[in-house]
Amino acid sequence: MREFKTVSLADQVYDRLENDIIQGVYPKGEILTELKLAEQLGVSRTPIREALRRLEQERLIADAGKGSRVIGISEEDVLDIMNIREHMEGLASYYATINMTAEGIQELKHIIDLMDFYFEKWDVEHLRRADDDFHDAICRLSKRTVIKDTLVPLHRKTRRYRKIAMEDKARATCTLQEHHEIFDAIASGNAELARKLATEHIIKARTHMFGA
Amino acid sequence: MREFKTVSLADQVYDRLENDIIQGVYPKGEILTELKLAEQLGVSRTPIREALRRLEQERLIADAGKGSRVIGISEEDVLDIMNIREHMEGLASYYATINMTAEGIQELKHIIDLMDFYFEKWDVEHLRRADDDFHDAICRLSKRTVIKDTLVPLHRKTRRYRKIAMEDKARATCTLQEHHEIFDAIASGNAELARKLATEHIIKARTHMFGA
DNA sequence: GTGTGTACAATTGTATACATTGAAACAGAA
DNA sequence: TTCTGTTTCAATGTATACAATTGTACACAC
Repeated sequence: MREFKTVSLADQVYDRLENDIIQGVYPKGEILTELKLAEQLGVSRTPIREALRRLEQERLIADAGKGSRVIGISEEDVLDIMNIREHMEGLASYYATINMTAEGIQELKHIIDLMDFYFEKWDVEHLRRADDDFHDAICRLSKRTVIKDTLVPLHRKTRRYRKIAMEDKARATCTLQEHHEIFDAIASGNAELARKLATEHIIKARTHMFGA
Repeated sequence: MREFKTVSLADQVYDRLENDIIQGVYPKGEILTELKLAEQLGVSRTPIREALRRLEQERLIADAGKGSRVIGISEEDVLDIMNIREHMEGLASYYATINMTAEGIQELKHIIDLMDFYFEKWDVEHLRRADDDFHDAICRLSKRTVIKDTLVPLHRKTRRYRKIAMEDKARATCTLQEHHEIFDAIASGNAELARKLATEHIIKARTHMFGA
């Protein structure tokens, strides 16, 4: 029998608001009030407040005295995130290689195969999700919690922009190629090569987005 | 007349718990329950819950089904944080130089003078705080919100370990010297040099903590 | 002794009531 | 008009009541 895990309303509200802010549903500067959100989402203020406090903690909104001001993600933020990722994805890949297991290799291989599949079908939304999965999996398999907990939120925050980048078929082709190379380095245990390739992968992605 | 800013109980609870967890007051693995905390701190569960959700968001605690499990900061975490800072402090110093103002230079100069003062008096606790202030100020003056919002929490999380490092007078001497050099590079507008010196500063600090 | 079911206690999740604050609207005097 | 003081209302901050869940201890049958 399947177990049904009930997700708390507070978590549902958080997920929904985080995604809406990242996707630009709420324009930057908009004021969100607890009461309006509670009415819109059909829950009481308590779960709304907890979601807002978490969003405040990751700086997607800011306290505005009366209500919460939407901050969102600017293009400058995306550039900074790519600069941060340039080094951190290398670190993650390095540790992922060192701490890799057979199951981990299988998991990464499966994600790469999925990316090839969605590329064939040219399904950009699923490609973007698999790209998330690939990088998130490397973070997780690095077994370094600080690295994972710093990088994964940055992946989420660039979701929208990375999808736009993925729509360029030439860049998507390179992305897949680079993922294959990173995977090979990790699977063969070459941690330094994995670090180098992951770093170069982010530099290329950043250059594609913003120029050299 | 002085204005009294009333800080919400939720914020006070958050500040206190965050500090206690970072300082190791609660041993890793300890279970915190809302009711006990509410009784200990003399407030209702509402502000406690909001503080716990924020601590969960920055991975200082984790949901344990019944109660919240303290995660805290391990030595491995500190190493990872120093590796992350190695590149990010360089980025912050680079942008701080580019976006520097006369007031910003004065502020940094004042912090450096304070550090010299506390070094003379050999007041390690204030030295550590001024070290925080110096690096936090550079993050803020970089005008790059993602960089600031990523780095500042990492400074807080390594508070305890950086104080221990600062107790070594030889290392403290080097720290002050390196801060002076970083300041000079920033004040003279040499962004690339500031980046390089900041990176080297963190590498030296990491080497002092963990060896080469 | 082992297993099972039930009652109870502890804990979190959610809603709501009440207090407090702060800003905008407004009225009246200079 | 413009300034000032007051009123009012909307929003948040906090406490508390209640529901739902989960784990534990105990009683009882076998």
